Amino acid sequence: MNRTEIIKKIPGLNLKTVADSGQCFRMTENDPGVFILFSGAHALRIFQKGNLFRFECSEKEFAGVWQDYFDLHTDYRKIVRTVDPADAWLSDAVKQADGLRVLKQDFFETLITFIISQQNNIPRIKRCVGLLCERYGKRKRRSGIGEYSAFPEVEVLAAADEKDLLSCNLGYRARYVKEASAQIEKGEADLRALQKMSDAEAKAELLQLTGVGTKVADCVMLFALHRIDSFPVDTHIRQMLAEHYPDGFPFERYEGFSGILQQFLFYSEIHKEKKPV
DNA sequence: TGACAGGTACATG
DNA sequence: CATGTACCTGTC
Repeated sequence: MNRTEIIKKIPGLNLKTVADSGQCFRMTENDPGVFILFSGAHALRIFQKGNLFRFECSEKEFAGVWQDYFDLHTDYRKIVRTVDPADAWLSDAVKQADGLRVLKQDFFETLITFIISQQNNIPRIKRCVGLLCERYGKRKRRSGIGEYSAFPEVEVLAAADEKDLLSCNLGYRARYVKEASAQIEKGEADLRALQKMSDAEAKAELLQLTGVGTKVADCVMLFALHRIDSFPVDTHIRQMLAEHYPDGFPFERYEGFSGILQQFLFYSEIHKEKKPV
């Protein structure tokens, strides 16, 4: 169980901002600057001090999993520079959410967690997802982290008893979780197939799944398929757009990556109280 | 107490 | 296609 440690200097990554961004539900700061996160069956402990990161994993795992997960190939500073300086609202959001990235998360986990997210708040979503993993996920162990539960397999959730699922406090979403899992198991919205589709085709495919509407589909598109032109509109974003972009958000200016700006805007919305108006 | 939380399914005009 | 309502659960 010898794990190498990877030391990297990464400008433009702030793990705390990522952890508090609401796009992932299994990433926590255990001690100051020390983060533990899970994605699918993977687990990782990372240390951050300024621009310096220590990933507790092998070179192979870093290259095979986490480099993509954190989207380290994309230069976010370049995206930030495209922001219209005259757009004070967006400029401020981008400044406030400095170090935020759009993760490339596990497809099935993203689908299920965002089905759970509907009409729900972040602390409760995290609790539900945690319960789901404990109840249905494989037990695993990793040095530095200890025992943990992987995200449940498709077949397990598809076969789960709906009453059992309810014990994870899913409420009416339990049925959605089970049915969507069963659909995935049958080969609907197959990941490999989705990856070959256009944005519109992939989204249409996702919308076939029970419990998946426009908003959840856009989240899966953005956070799992990395279709960064997907711009999920939830109640926060809707209100923000109405208030600050009464004539419409300038999607044309940010075509091809507007979803990344959505994340900055969303972050600034859910951390509003700390933000000067 | 009732509205609301990162919506969606389902039923109507 | 636009609008309306019920829905688990927890919190303020």
